[in-house]
Amino acid sequence: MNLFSDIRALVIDSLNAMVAEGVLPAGLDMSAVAVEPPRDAAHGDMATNAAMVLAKPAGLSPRMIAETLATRLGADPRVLLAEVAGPGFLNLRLAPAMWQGVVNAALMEGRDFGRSTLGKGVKVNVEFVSANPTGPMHVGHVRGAVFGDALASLLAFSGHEVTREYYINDGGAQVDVLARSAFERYREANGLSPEIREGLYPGDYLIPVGEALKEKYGDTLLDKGEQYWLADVREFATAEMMKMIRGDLAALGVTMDVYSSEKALYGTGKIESAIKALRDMGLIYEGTLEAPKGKLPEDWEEREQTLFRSTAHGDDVDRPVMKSDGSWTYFAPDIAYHFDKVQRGFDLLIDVLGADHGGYVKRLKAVVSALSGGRVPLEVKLIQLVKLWKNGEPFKMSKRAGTFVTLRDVVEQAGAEVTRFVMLTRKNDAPLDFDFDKVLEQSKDNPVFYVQYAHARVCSVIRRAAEAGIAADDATLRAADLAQLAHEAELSLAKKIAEWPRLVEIAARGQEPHRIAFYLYELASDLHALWNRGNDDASLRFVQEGNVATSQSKIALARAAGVVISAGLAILGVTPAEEMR
RNA sequence: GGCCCCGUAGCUCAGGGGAUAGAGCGGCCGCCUCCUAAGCGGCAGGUCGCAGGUUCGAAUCCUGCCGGGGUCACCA
Repeated sequence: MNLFSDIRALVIDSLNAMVAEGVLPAGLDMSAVAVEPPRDAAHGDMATNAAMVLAKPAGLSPRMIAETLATRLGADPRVLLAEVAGPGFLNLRLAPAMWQGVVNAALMEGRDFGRSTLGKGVKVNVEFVSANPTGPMHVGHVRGAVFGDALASLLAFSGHEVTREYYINDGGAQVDVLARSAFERYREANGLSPEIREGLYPGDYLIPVGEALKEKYGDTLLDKGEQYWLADVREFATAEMMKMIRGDLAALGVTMDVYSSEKALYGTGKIESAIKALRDMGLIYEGTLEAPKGKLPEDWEEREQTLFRSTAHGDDVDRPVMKSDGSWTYFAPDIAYHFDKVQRGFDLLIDVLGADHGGYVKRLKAVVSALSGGRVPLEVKLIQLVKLWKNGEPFKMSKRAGTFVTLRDVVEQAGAEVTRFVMLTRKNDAPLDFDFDKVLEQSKDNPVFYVQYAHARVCSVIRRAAEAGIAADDATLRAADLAQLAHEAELSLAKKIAEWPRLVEIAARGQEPHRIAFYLYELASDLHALWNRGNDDASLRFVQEGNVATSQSKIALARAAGVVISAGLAILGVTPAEEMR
């Protein structure tokens, strides 16, 4: 149930009736007609811009349209009052029964309240994390992982068919480095001293890999040349790293549906056929690129390369797909990978990338545009950096100094759920401060705590009711008589609850899971406010000793708020708290 | 130099065509014989970076500047 879309439908019906009556001309475009909560509650419950939007195309004064519309809307039993205001706004005040209905709907639909069919029939692929399989995940990956996962949940909640996907970069030189690093640990496991040369991965996490290699190969590789063992060790170590990464993701509460391998694109003709598809469109050619303006790379030299004409699809310059030695650039398998995603029938591709990949966006969009014939949009969500704080100071990370923070460190110190919520309290393209002290603080400075506290209070009310002998299970609350839920303070909370389905749609359309977090904070704030009103005015307490029916209507309201908090937290991947400790 | 992102209260940030621009923190003043004060209410604080343009209406869209960050061909 979405009260805003219901009322918008009523407005559109009324406008159509006015067209039928000849008050408005036929053929008006009504797509810009909106029904929204006004900024100022004094203006009513909902406002529509219909008169102002239609005035010009209809050739009528906004005032005249608004007044005729107001008369019509005012006749509907759902509308208490419709009045024209300002330049032609139409402010609506709805009957209390509408808000009571929202409370009941939240209880009836439970965690499905707010679920929509917005994305019905739309297959979406969300590719995120895609960390190189060369070591454990670090903080830099965490935000992208949390964002991608929450976005996927949000889209699923709005009716999309969602696939969560991880692209394993196991095809480049970095996995050779991994193999060599693991080999040194293998030598170490065999009692030799490892030579972790400059450029190899020094991390301890490869020690067990070295031991596992010894387990598998004994000492048989020790005297062999690299060409003998590299491929096997690479495959073994990569698999071990992916095991570790899956474990890291699981610790964060993230589960992928599909893992795709870059390496699997090589030697299978996939890259060649993707490039051929582009070549057939005349988008591949041999040529030289102009030197970039401004600071030149020191070793710049003009050379002929195989290029993708990405400028034909909105890019600034064409991009090389093949190195001068004839091997593919990183871009080539990426072309094949995105081609593969298009061929798997997705209607929308989303890539979640670090902000440092900003320069890569246009060429990816160009590829997808070309290879899907413009059918499949690619959205790239760039994730800005996370700045860590500890003891009031920025926490510097350095791989060399060994002070880089792993995902496990963060999860162990802050907890997976707190981490998830805090990472989602900022939009993806804004930098985020993550303060280890703050996120664990139990106060309203800490949004996770604040929202959890609100939910715990709802649970507390229900426990209290039980102690007072008042039935307050969901089945009872669904049948509660909500007619007495009429106080302005109570309806105000119900109105916030009514916004939830609309908010979910807006968040899903904009692919902005942070809106969920902000909404939950506001909802929690409204609940805390009502709770405190109970301090001054005993009649506003949820539990009214000795008055079962009244208590149940008030508890139903609280429970409805709790249900929405649960639903919202579920999208963010956070479990609601039953009580605070 | 090109491209991308950002610029809103002292600080950290929401809002991204609609009415008098919001929240938290910080500052000041209040609220517990009462469901968790881990909370709530109020006050103070703004030329929404600047200048044009589009529009009935611009913090929001467009253009150009200014400031900050990112990124820029045989790395992935």
